[in-house]
Amino acid sequence: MSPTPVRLHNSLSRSLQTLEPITPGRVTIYTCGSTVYRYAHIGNLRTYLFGDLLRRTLAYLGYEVTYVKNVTDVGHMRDDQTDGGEDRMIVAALEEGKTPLEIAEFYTRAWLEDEVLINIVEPDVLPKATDHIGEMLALIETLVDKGLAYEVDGTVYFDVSSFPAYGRLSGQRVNQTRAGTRVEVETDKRHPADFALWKRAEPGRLMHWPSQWGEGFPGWHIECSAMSMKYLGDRFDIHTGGIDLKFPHHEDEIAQSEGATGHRVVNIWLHGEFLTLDDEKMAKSAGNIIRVSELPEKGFQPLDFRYLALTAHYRSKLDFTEPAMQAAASGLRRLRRAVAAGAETGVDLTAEPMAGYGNRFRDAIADDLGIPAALASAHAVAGADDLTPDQKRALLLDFDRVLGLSLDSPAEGTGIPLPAGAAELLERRAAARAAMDWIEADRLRDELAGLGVRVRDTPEGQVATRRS
RNA sequence: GGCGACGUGCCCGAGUGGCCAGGGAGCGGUCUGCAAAACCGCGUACACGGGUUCGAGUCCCGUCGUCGCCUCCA
Repeated sequence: MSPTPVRLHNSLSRSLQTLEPITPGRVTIYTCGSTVYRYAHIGNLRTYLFGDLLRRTLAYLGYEVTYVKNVTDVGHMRDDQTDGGEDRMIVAALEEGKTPLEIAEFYTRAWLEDEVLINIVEPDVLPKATDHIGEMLALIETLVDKGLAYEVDGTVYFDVSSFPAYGRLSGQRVNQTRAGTRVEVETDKRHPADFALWKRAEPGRLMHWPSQWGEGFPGWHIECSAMSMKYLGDRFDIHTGGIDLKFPHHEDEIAQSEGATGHRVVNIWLHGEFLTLDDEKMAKSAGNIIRVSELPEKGFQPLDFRYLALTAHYRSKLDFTEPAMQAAASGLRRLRRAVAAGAETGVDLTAEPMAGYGNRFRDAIADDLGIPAALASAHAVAGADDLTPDQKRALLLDFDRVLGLSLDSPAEGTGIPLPAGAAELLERRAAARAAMDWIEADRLRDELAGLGVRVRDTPEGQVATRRS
């Protein structure tokens, strides 16, 4: 069966277009990953969630997906400085004698652990920048040979004027931007918009590598050109990243890759919008970051956050608030209850009325990743009056291949042990209920509530769940 | 200064000219010892001002407001 056609919003053309894979039936995707010298926060994670939803959607629709997500582990620390607001933890680690690579490994692990908590499927390839210095140097050499880059005193710059298409992605015109408003202009450049492919390592620089231009380290953008083409070839289907990477990062990446190959490399560029907190971008510098691992202490499960992210389209900003998270947690619980109410049976999803619901879901995700609409279709299933509980379960678990909400896990209180003493109170309450001593039963329920345990009475008896 | 996005009901958020999100919260009801859950029902929107059209939340112009990028930010 051939894959379902998908429409996506290409940042390059600023319009929806139908995905036409370079190799029919196969899709190659590259996502700009995290910088691993600090913890990833839920704003960062929203973007990786978007990439996860993209690859899950394409796989669901019948494509064979190759997904590459890189790790930016080229650090720019020096052993004699802490300027520029370097993370205190970085400074402390350096003082302890840790190497930049060890620090990067620590934060890489933390990032990937957070991704696991929100059911992000690991990529097929997770390349690290520091493992690809050779590929970067080869690419830079090609650019120099082609006359698209020039070297000044150990630093190599890309010559923007040699690449007419520069600015096509971002709409920026080179002579209108405010280069050097904050950072002092590097006067070696021929043009302020020229950007570094390779930088000379000054004394004190901790990470540096030998090159034909002397000891140095790569510019930020070249790593993605080198790694994406190494693993996906010099023509691949989709490149994703956060909206903030559009300029200059992706603009520069296009200039490098297309300059070196002489042809288009990426067919579709996809950019995800920000997660905000009080309508402000979540960023370390703004001091408003939240990590996935901090959600439980706020009374939420990590997957509540995944649900929240699914309620907004990837090209829309999403504001993270307490009430929004409460709503997300409630919505997720509703879907899980619907799944739990059904049993595992051989439901034929291609038969009506299941196929109708399946088509609605499929149409939603195939239309520029309409996950919010797809989520609505999941709720339509949960509340449908023409489906049996078993059919609902089968449909929702099928949808969950894309949604990734672990809908088959217990509806609440997931694996959280009950506090000490709760078991005894529950036993006493069961006895009170058997004796129809309602006053004592209600008193014990209040007492349990004081311990953070909620009790529900069902035909099968009491069900205790942990929730504040 | 340049580039870009956005303003939808109590909240979050879909909306691709005519019909429609969805979730949460609230209110009323059914059911259950009570509560919870589930189910049924109810309400409140398209920032503002013009325009195009038989018809505008959706298209065009303007105003106001918010946010992002131009800083090795997702």
